[in-house]
Amino acid sequence: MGNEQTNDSKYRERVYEIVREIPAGRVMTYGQIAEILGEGYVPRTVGYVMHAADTQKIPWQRVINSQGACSTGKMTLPVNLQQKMLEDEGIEFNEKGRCDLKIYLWVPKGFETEEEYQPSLFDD
DNA sequence: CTCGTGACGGGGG
DNA sequence: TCCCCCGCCACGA
Repeated sequence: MGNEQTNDSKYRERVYEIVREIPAGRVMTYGQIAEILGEGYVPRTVGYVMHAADTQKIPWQRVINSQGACSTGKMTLPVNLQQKMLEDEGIEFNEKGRCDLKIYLWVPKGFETEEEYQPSLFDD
């Protein structure tokens, strides 16, 4: 049991664990993940962790910012790649590069906020 | 040890 | 609605 080994990566692993549970056609925000993990997790660090994510095994594209847009901008990856991948999953983006979180935001089981649920939000 | 950076978020004008 | 500023914490030099 004391086999603690360098579980520092455990910090990142908790983030990845949640990201892997996001189904296709849905998205989560950095702030939402940080709030679920709590304990020192903040949007900033969640974004930093995603930066180091293994794009080969993690659906990184399903994590966007609270504005419903991709924060990737122009990194090492081709521009619009993240948005393009999400559109391929059925998510629609407007001309501003933003999608409707009220429709696509994924909430893990057990973290629903029914009390904060406001039908009026669907008012066009 | 300190300093700067960064896939962010929220508030104010 | 957009633009700007500040805070937040992990991590490398």
